[in-house]
Order: sequence, then C-alpha cells, then structure tokens
Amino acid sequence: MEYKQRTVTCGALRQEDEGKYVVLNGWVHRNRNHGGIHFINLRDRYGITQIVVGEHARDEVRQIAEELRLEYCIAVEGIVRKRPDSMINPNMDTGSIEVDVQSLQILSRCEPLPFMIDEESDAKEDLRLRYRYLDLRSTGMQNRIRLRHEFVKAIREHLSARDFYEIETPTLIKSTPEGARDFLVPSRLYAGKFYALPQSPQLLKQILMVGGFDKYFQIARCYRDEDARGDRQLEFTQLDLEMSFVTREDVLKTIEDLFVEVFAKVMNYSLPTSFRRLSWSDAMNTYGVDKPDVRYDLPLVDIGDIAELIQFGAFQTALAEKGSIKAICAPATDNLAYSRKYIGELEEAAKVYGAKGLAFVKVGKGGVLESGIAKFLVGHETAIIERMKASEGDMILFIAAPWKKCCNSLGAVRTKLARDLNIIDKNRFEFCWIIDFPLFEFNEEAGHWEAAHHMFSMPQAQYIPTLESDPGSVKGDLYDLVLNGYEVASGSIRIHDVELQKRIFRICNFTDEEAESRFGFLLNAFRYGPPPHGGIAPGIDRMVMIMAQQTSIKEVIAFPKNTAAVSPMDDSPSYVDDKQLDELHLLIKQPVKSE
RNA sequence: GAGGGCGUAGCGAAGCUGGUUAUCGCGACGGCCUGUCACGCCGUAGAUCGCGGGUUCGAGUCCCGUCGCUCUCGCCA
Repeated sequence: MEYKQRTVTCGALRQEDEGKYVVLNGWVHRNRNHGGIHFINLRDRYGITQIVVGEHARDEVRQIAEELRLEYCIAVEGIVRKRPDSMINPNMDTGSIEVDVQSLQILSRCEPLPFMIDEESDAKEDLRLRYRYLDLRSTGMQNRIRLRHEFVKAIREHLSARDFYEIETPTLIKSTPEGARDFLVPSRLYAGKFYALPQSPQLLKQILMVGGFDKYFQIARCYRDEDARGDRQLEFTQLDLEMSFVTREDVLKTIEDLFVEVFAKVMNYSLPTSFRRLSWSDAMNTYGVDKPDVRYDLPLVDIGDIAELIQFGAFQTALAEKGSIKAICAPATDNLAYSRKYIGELEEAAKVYGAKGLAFVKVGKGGVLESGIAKFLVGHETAIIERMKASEGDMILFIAAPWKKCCNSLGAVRTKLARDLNIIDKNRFEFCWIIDFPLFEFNEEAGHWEAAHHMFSMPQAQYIPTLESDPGSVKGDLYDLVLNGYEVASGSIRIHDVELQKRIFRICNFTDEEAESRFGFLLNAFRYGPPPHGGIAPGIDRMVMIMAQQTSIKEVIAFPKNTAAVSPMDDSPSYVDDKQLDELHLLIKQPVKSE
C-alpha cells in the first residue's frame, strides 16, 4: 500500500510551525462535521492535532472526510495554520494551530467500537482486556506504559553505570519445592520429566555470584501459580539484583541510590537519600502489618498492662490465652462521624483478619469515657486516655486477640480509618525498610518449621548457635522495601556455606537426600569457593502501579490476565490437540468438559 | 476453598415496597448544519433484563440454584 508517511507526529506542531507543509499519520479521535467544514482530531502516541477540511477543500478530500469514522487510521497531508486567537484551545498542546488538509487517505477502517476510547465512564475491566488493543490507545494506558518504559530504562542506565551486568537466566529450569506453586512445562524428549518456570531467578543469580559476576541485575519475568489479586499477577516482572562481597548496608544503599536517582529522573520527585527503617516487630506492633503505609501515623498502641486490671470479658479471655490487647485512637474530625454504623464497618474490616469484635469508647468532656463498655473502664480512664494521647471527641477502638490477629485486624482498622479520614497524601512516595524478619515460621498444618522468606537467607550471626534449639526466635539478615503500604522489594544476605545451608534445609524438614536431589546443584556450587553475597528483587509492576497512582497492577501491564488467570483477549489457557499431548507423553486425567 | 459487590441495547447507567409499551446518556445508522474542539439540531434501529427453576393473576424487581466479572481472606519461599 502506497501512502504518505508522516513527517511529524500529532503532538509536535506549535505556532512556530505555521506555514509548514506536513504529513500526519494517526487515528480519528473525534470527528466534528459542520456540513461545510470538518474538524478532525487526529491522535497518535504523541498527542492530538486538529485537522480541518474546509470550504475550499477539493471534492475528493471532502468525500473522504464524509466517510471517516472513529478510529479510522488515516494519512493527512496539509499546511500548518495558526488558529485565530478566539479559537485557540488552551487544553491542547497543539491548540494554537491546526492543519489545513490538502489530501486525505484512509489507511484502514474501524468497526463500531465496543467502548469509547478515553471516555470518562470506563468500560468494565474484562471488556477492556478483551479489546486490549483499543484500550491501549487511551491516554491513560499510553502514559502508564511510557512510565514503565522510562522506569526500566532509568534502572538499566543507573546500574550499568555502576558496573552491574545485565545477565539473562533461563525460563525453563528445575522445579524446586517450597514457596509458591510452580508452573510446569512437560518435556517432549524425556517422558514424565518437567521443567518449571522460575518463581524468581533466585538460585541462578546466586550461582552467578559463584561464577564471579559480582554485580548482576536482570529485568526478570517470574511465574507463580497462585490466585491473583489487585497487586498480584501470576506472571510478573522483577528487577532481580545480586552482589558479592556486600553487607546488608551495601544492598540497602544500592537500592536507595537507585531509586533516589530514578524517581528524580522519571517522576521529578525528590526522595530522601536514605529511607526510614523499622524492625519487623515494630512494624507489626505499631502499624499492624509488615508493609505499613507510613504516609500517616495513627499508631496502634498496646494496652495489655492496663487491660490486666480491667474486668472486661474479651480482654481477660485474650490475656488468659497470652494474646494481645491493642487500641487505636480515631481523632475527632468534621470529615467523619463515628456513628454506630460506621464503627460497624470498621469492625467488619477487623473481622476479615480474624478479630472477634471491635470494642470502642468515645472520649467525652472532662475525660469521661462513653459507650457500652465504659462501665468496665471506670477508674482506668486517665491511664487509657494518656496512653492513647486521646482528646475530647476522639474514638478509641480496641481489639483483643492472639498477637498476630490483633495486629493485622487493628491494622486493617487503621488503613480504613486513614482512607475515610482522607489523610493520605496521594502525591507522596514514602519508602521504608522493614528489617530483622524472623527466619522461620511454624507451619501448623505441615507440623514443621519452614522458611518465612526463603531457605537461602542468612540467619543473623548471634542466632546461628541456636538455630535448631529455638528456630522461632531466629532473626534473619532479611529486608523488605515498602512503598506507600505495598511490599515492593524483598531481599537478604544469602547463605554461602554448605553446612549452614544444610542445617537450614533440615530445620525445614528436608532430609539430606531430598536437599541433595532438589538443591544439589547449589550445594555443589558452594563447594567451590562461593563469595559472600546478597541481593534484593524489587517488583517492577507493583512499583510502576504505585508511581502511576493506580490500585491495580493490570493498569501497568500491556496484556494482563484477569482474576481468574484467564487472558480474555486470546482466551488462554486453552485446550490443546491430542497430538500435542501425545508428544509430551501426557494424558488428561479428568474427562474434558465440553466448551 | 470462603466472603462482599456487580451483571438491564455495542458502552456506561436508572428502574422505589412486584403492575400494563423497560428509561436516560454515549455510540451506531439516516438527515440538517461553514469555526468546532465531549460541536449542535431532527429522526431511526437496537434489550431472550447473565442463565435455569420457583412463588404469583402478574417478576428486571421476591426466593432457590448456577455462570461470569471484580475486590478481599486463605494462598503468594
């Protein structure tokens, strides 16, 4: 097909270009036909330019203009005209000019749209995903995909300038147990054997360290066969990073430097040169989660010692079971009335995380506490008000439950309160490090300890003698990076000692034989002079989502899957031919339901 | 595996305690319009009210089941 190729883009032309002869290619964004005169908003990735088919246009051009419909892809040849002052559109970058059309060509036509591009009343997400190629044309998607590109580009530039090598690792690897469910790929050449898609390149990057590439990164695709969430897809992208001869401080500093520069470059946003740090237990106790949004305070406060003296059933039950009693002070405000109905909503938020209920008192005049449970608190009013730093009109909310449920439940109340109080500054990016994580947690179902993070993280030195005797108290050399309440990176200093690594496997209920067959390649590598090393892996999708002020990761992925792990555009996953199954030595166990 | 929300024309929505022909905006189609920029005006078509069953003289509306989407818990080293 012969056509006039663009000489400029639809975002380029300005007043200074008046009189220029230009060719534009793009899509018909709007088409206003006034009978004798057509105004067409032509759109491409770079912007929108108004083109005009005026009264003196040739008949042929006018005829084509009549034919145009939304999203036709066209080529326009014309002369840049300055608009009369009264017709300048200040809302458009190109609003001071228009293109007077000399010739017009339809490059391709477009069927009636399933939804309007760039309309405020957005189509439902599922429909957007089915017609993703149309959705991607919207300004929002275009901006977010551009942001993502710039983010990744800035990361590559920063790290490359600091001696990091970008190294690819395989996506067909050995399946390793623990952690998330693997995606498996059957082997054609070896009947009954499978590759797995990496949940992360964890072991491979550690072996790269043994291989002497002491500063490595990769924009790595990771796969985890678990249920999706707003901030979680089964396929996602990490900045995988690892370094040799480093301590925790080196890794944290590397990431701080990276994001300080990248945020300045990409977001024009100035981050502090080092990020706040919280221990895991402080984060849990004060914010109720291991990924606190620290853009606002509303701390949780432990009142266990005061509660001991209070003859309130829920408190006494919790204490008897060695649980916790925590409270949060909801400040008096004009924005939010703490009605019974609203407190009921807060209670529902708490119950999701296992709290049985939410007790509350209002701070009245002269330090009087008012509510159904106030009678139990008589004599302890001052202690509670002082501990909570509460003032008249505030509402104090209590949860009594086992420690973790208590934290998580009241944390959920804190989050909801902050949203409803409207105290979250959407334009701020508040990073913080969470450090000193427990290395193990006990799996009640399985009846043994397992790695809270993964099995390759170094225990902090002082706990190494007591790993086996008291796994629950072992802190690891682990760190998470949290941004605005989302976990955006996770890393650790790694074990590089075969014997220590084997001890960890044993604590996690792997026999030496199992460990050898699953992780033998790592242990073998560690027999040949492994360097001390450590690293981290920030989630690219999640970070871009936050930077773009979105709450769904799908908004920053070109072709995401839906909550049901289906791609509505291509309808994957799908059935395959028997021949394909046969080649892979596979039989489908369940009779296939008819589609 | 569990819970909340949603499902009405191509799209976004309204439709009250059940009542006669299911409403509105956008879009589509036809017509008019020479300065619009979410152009405007006139007209036309377009809906098995997600699906199945039930209650009722009568169901978009009530009940039961089911499917899909979405958010969340579990899960996600």
